[in-house]
Amino acid sequence: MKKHQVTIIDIAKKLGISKSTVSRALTNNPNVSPETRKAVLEMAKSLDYQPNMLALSLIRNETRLLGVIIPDIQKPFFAAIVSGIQHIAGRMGYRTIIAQSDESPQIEKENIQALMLSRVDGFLICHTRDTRNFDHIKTLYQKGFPLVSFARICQELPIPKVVEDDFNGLYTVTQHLIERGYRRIALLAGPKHMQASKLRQQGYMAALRQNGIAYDQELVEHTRFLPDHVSAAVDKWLALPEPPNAICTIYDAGAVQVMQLLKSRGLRIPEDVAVAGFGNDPVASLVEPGLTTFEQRPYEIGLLAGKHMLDTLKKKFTDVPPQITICEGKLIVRSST
Amino acid sequence: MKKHQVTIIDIAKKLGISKSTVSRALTNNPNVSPETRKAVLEMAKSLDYQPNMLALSLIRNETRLLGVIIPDIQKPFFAAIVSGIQHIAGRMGYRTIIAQSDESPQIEKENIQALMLSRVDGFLICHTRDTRNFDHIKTLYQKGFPLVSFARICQELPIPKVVEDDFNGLYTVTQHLIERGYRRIALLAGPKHMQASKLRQQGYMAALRQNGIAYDQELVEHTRFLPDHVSAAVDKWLALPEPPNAICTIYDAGAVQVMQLLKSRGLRIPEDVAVAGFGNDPVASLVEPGLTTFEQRPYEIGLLAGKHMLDTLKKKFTDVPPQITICEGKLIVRSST
DNA sequence: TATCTTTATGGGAACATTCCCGCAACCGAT
DNA sequence: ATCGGTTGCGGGAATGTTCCCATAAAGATA
Repeated sequence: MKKHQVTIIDIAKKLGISKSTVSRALTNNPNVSPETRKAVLEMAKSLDYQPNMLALSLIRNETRLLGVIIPDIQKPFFAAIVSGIQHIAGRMGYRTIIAQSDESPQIEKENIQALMLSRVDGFLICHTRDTRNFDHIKTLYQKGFPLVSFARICQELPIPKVVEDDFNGLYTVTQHLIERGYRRIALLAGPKHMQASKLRQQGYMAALRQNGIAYDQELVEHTRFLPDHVSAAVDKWLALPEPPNAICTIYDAGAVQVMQLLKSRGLRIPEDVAVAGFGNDPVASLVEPGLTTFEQRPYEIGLLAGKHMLDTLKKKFTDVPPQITICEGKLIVRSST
Repeated sequence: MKKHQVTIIDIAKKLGISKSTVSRALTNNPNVSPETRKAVLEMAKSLDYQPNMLALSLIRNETRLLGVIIPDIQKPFFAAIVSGIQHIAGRMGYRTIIAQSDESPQIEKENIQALMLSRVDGFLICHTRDTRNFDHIKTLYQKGFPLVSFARICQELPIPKVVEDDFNGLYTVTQHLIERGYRRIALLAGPKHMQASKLRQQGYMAALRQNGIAYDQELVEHTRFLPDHVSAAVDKWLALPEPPNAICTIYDAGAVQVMQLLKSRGLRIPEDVAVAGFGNDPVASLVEPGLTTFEQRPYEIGLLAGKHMLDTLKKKFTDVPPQITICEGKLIVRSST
């Protein structure tokens, strides 16, 4: 049973003064006599007064709440990003409401709608793997909501974006495989329309080109990050007349699955086939052999995205053209290559 | 730049009617003529009216926001719980604000304070491993906030609690080890004051007792879930005149670390030492050999905790006898035993 | 026709807070 | 003694919404 919350009017009545004076005393307004202030503060303490932020939010039209839209909090990558966002936002007095889209563009849209009604002060958004229509984001933009796009970004709007080191990541991984002597390198990519997937593939292709290795379309397979797609790709590659002797993927979970598939067929890693991933997920160091991968630092991505949001809210960068921030990573060599 | 939000007064002015009528039309109040309702609805649509929930929250003294206090969203266990809470709460129109304590009792306290000011409708709380003083929770309870305690629970209050199958989990794991012929079984436990740790240890001891195996205090080590504590424990055990031939832990991450330590000393698992965990974390199936463990279903814990909270919120004035709900699990046998 | 009920609407209070404005009282200076 | 300025405080508006009450017109019953 929730009790009546103590208000400044209660304090005012008890002391026989007006609510204006109580408000002044509580907000450190100079126009209050020291004695009155002391009395108010003591009364507030003894009644256990808690200011009602709702009333304040209504007046200021500001909730100090941030909406964070992610596909799935159970993926370590997103959990780390959320953690970064929360830590930097919390320091500035902002709370975050997390909403999961479960990789459904429809739910993504509904969540944004709901958070808009909750009057969050801004949105930090990572789209589903299938989001192709950005009308709901454009609506937010037109309404003037501060927006930050991260990881799976919306390119169609001039808003701050924070992404992984996509191109460089797969360029470096591929370069590393080539240096280790692998020549027939397959790539497990993501959805074709996804910017991150495109860039990673471009990094892969750039490394091949630079080393005079012909691009073989048969060695590149696109997935929607689903297990079935991965095994289909591996099946296809191993059935080729000249199968790959190295497989790199644009996400670690895929690489881990590739390793399991290869092992179940009795192939040795890296002697028969080398495997490399992208992300340096916690699993990468736990599987055997350890997975060579490109480290991305999702916690830092969260920090950067949060920083952009706070800057926007402070109106620091109103006229600065919104830029794309790349969160740099580095190659982590383990025994899978 | 954020624009002026359209209000019911704007609609009223445009149509030359009162805000009361607009409100009625929008809330499906029967006392509005069909023509007026139609006009209001159309005007609302054309002006892109969004109701201001802040004003409503102020009146109803209800935000439809839930506060979730967890130690660390990056732990898969907590991420899954959060996911469960969000899914069930979202279905009932509740949003959740997640706050991480980073295992600091002080931050836990501050977060609760902050969420109280944000006027959340209730709290779902999992304490830090070091929380021993529950005064901040008692304050919430006295103020009448609906509370649910999960995983690392507060026993000092008559509130709904959801926990893992602690006793039974370690009882089953230990029983399994004994059946496989292991007799000298060590236990890596948690902080002594933690209820979950106590119960799991009791399960372990019950299984030993039932099989006529003497309890050896040297084989039980308490940790604060920190890597250093784990290696110290393993060091101590291996230095014993008669070292254990099986090690079970009350958390999977500890078991994985134990496995790594054993392997680095050239010991084979399970031939030299068997290892078992608790939790069935994602890592359990990825390490080699696969980790035998007791499955706990954190997503279900989240669902149950959320359900308790929603029930409490629905029957605002009737106290439901607070019960402790055990989320049952089952043994998962892999090759580590 | 007179009275009673229904229907559609408007006006205001309420929620908790801040902020602007006005009004005394007091002080120092002319 | 009067003037201008400060100080401390109260009253009210404003934020956006719902809900209660009043009021008018319309319809129903005697």
